[in-house]
Amino acid sequence: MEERVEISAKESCREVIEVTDTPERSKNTQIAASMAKFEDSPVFMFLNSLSPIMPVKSTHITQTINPLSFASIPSVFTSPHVSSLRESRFLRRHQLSDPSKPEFSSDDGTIPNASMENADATKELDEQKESGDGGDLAAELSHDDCSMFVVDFTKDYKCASPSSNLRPGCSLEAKAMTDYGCTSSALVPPMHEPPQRGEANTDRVYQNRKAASCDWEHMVSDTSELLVFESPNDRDSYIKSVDPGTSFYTGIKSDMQRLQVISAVDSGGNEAETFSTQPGEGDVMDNSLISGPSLSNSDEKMDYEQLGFNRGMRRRCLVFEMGGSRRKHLEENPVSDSSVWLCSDGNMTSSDQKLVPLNRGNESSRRLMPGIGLHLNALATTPKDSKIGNPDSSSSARLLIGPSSIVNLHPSTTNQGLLDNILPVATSDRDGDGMENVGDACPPSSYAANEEINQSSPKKKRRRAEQTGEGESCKRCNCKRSKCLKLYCECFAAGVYCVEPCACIDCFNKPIHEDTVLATRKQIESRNPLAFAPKVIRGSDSPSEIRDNSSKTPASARHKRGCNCKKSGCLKKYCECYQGGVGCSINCRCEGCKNAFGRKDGMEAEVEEEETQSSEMSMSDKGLQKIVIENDVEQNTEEFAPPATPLRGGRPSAQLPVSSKKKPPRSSFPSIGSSSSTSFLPRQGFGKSGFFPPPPKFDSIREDEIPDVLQGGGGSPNGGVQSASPNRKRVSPPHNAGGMSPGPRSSRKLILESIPSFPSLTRNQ
DNA sequence: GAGTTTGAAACT
DNA sequence: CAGTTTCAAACTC
Repeated sequence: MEERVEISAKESCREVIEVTDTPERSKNTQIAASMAKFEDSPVFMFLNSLSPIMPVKSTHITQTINPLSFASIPSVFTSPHVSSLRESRFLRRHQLSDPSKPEFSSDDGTIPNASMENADATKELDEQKESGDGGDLAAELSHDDCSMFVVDFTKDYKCASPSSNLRPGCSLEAKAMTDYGCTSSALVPPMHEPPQRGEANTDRVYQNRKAASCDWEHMVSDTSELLVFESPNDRDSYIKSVDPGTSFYTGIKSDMQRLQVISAVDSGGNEAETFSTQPGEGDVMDNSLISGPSLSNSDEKMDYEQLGFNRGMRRRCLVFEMGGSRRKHLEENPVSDSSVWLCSDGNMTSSDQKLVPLNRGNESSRRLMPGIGLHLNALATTPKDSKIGNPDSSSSARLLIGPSSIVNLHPSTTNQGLLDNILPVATSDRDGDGMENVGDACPPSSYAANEEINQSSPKKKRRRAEQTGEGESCKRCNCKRSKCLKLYCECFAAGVYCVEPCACIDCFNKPIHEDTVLATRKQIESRNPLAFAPKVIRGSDSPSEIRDNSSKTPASARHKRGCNCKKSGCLKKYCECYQGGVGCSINCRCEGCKNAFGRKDGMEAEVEEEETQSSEMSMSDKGLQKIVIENDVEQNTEEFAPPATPLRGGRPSAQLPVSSKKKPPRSSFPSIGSSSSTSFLPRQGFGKSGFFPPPPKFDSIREDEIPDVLQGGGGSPNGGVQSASPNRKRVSPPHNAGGMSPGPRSSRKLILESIPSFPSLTRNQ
């Protein structure tokens, strides 16, 4: 036994040493030879003394990792970031970016080849980075209860050329943040930890951390594939196991500082995000990450295309933390930052821009910004156009972290389905409206968005948007008296800042008023924790989850609170149920309900099929919410077109039986379906009658996916506290946690344990 | 595009 | 907690 161990150790040693130049390590003869040499060497002895090395399986780990096998994933997300996230819930709007214009690129403009395709390579890179950056990050993680490292497979790292920007003097941490945080976010440092480094850019570093933390979620999402390293040893072994031929391991050690990170976010062939620090630039994050435009070059463009943009994959993120940090930064440095925001079209926008752009798939930059905190509602609007069927939509995914927050997921590649299912997010809507955003939301660089301008012709803009079909994807409000700080405001309600296309007057729902917005939001949430929660919940098929009549039908999706329609017969968009594309339920107090999606009395047309998807969400007692992202292949497929809107993406509800083609006369329907292909067409019911309800406007989320908190009142009479009347606030405490029965599902689930979105519910962290 | 209707949100 | 007011979207003309 002992001998065996020794041999293993030797083997390990050999691997470490040879890793660089001899990928082939399987040969016994070589082993024997090398062993003989090393056995007596001091180095060997030293290595041998290092107990943890467990070479035995190391070599194959990489290849064999099965995402599914990580049952313990949840533990990974201990929600180190909770606090920060909490604040960041309010999202900045994303903007679409033109896929053709890469926002981020490496300095040299090169992009890893086939980055998307090669998940393994990505892994290796990640690993290497981790190992290289090592210490600090690991330590930090441990401190934060992040005991595990998560590797985002979707991301590719690229070894920077000598020209890489990282300054040698930069601390590893800073580098790590830069590298990981923004792009690939393999490691997430504690967000709450204030900058301690003496470096001039500590702030930025800190911000980067935030960003990184956000990415943390990204990582999760990305994949369906996660690697969790419990200990450094594991990582090491993993590294060793990685293809030795790559020589990364050694390369990293030797040239760690040169690493330039390129994250091919969508490793699966999805768009890749690449971003790198700019040469010689100390502040990597703000400038390089956010201002993608400067980075772009022809090469990049090509790369992006190669990476999968062509496929239409795109990702969108809400800029949250970054937004906040950025905002601060802007405030501090209005001038310098002014041009930072990128429009989807690649134009720079003034700092004042309401939205933080960066939605387009190509926009890796968004990734930089943590998507957490995006309110589901934000996604709600559906894009209209959505280039349906556009693969793009799939590329980005968002995780719901809490009732109100969402984590952006990077599509990982292979699991587009997951992404699609999970969060079709804004992507598609962006597409649709993305175009719009590009124009509207992202004014030319010279243009500074301002209210005055916005106010100029609110309706006009809106109409235009609607007519163009772009509109819904992006929330646009027309508030005149609420200052966009009340739920009356769609933007605010959706958790996004107002943008240029908004026609609001005296708007405070802008990044520059972030504090006010957050405060107001908190206030509202204090009143009604579910105020910002998705209004529509898609019922689960699981028998155990059927709670009321409405849920029994295929159209199990339902409005959380129910409507109170008196005159519209629930046949107009005045009705939130109808608007949300769901049938009325017992929760509704409507009169003369004729909801095409399903009447309160149970006459509802059966519209949806939700069987395939599954997702669960559980909350911890302390309010931590675990989000389960389910990667459901089926959804990805035709049946479920990715939700057009960002929110939608998040919400599978997109599955509403609406066909994009059958949109109501008013394009205003947000369209989930629009973005998607006809796949949304109902299989039953409407199809017969020829009536297709409009796509849901509201964000919907699968019931499973919803935090228990939200579900509490939800459509289940049985379940938690339910408000008797629509007017009642549903504040029911989480119940049933863990009670959800997943039911048979083919999909893979990721459970993200994250920050509680509702302050009131949040206790720890 | 102006005006009306509607029902959610907010307020009392 | 019911009733009322406010609000902005949805809708109509």
